[in-house]
Amino acid sequence: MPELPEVEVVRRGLHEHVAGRTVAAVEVLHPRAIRRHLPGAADFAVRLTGQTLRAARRRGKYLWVDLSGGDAMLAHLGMSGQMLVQPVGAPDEKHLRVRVRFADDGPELRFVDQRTFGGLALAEIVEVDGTPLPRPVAHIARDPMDPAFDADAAVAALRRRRTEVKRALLDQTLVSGVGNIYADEALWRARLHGLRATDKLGRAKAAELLAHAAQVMHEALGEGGTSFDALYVNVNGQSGYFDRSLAVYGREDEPCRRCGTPVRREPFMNRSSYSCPRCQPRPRG
DNA sequence: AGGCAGTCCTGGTAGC
DNA sequence: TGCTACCAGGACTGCC
Repeated sequence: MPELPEVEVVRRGLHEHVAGRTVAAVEVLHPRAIRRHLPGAADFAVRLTGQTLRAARRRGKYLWVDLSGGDAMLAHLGMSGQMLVQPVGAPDEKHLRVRVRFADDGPELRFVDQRTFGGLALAEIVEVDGTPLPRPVAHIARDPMDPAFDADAAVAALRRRRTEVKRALLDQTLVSGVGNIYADEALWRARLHGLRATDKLGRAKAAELLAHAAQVMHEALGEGGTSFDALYVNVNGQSGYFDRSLAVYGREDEPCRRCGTPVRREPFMNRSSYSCPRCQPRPRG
């Protein structure tokens, strides 16, 4: 499941392989993949054609490519989305949703997505807090890797919430980029149970938690950034090149790496949370 | 207005 | 073997 580090790997790959190239043709093979582009698939294709792609950018789990015309091509990978750069004529992937061909007849850009939670759209750029953002991203908070990320402000925002700490970590309007995997990893490092109340969390503990979230994502990026083929811009939840370093996520009944207690799995928001019963005691009540 | 349940989607797997 | 049920989960929608 692509979270911030995986999306950053894709951003770097896009920047390297498509920046500076001009779009010659766009083919939308599945309408759901451009459902966030309200004017529809035909409009998406027409407006993207002829544009030159500029810098690839990211905030949290959203990424986009600036267009010569001033707008941006926005992408969210959802759960299973991939951006592939493939030679023209390479066989279509089973879940190929959008194909972008370039005027230089070089490798084409493909958006492939099995579960179609992700998608592409064209969006207007607006300025938020001094930073240009595609309009659909305007409400997304800065992520911990943003040079302008304000840790003190994020801690304050987190503690203002009246909810459970894991819910808050996953709230992209507080801090962006953290998904279920890195939330569980950060909570384990901070020795906090995800059901702890945010408004009863001390300032120092909240700051520690956010620092752990930033650190675990940074480490994952260090692993993922070196493991993808230069000609194959790819992030794939199933490939799991970050799995080796996970302490709790997906490790039910396996020993906690700190104390050896079997890791537990608990239902959480129609999915799962993983934690150590000893290091992360469940709050009372 | 903030919090939160419900919804979208498909491949893999467990269970019968 | 072949069916059904369930699980993965990010982010938006709409309700309270």
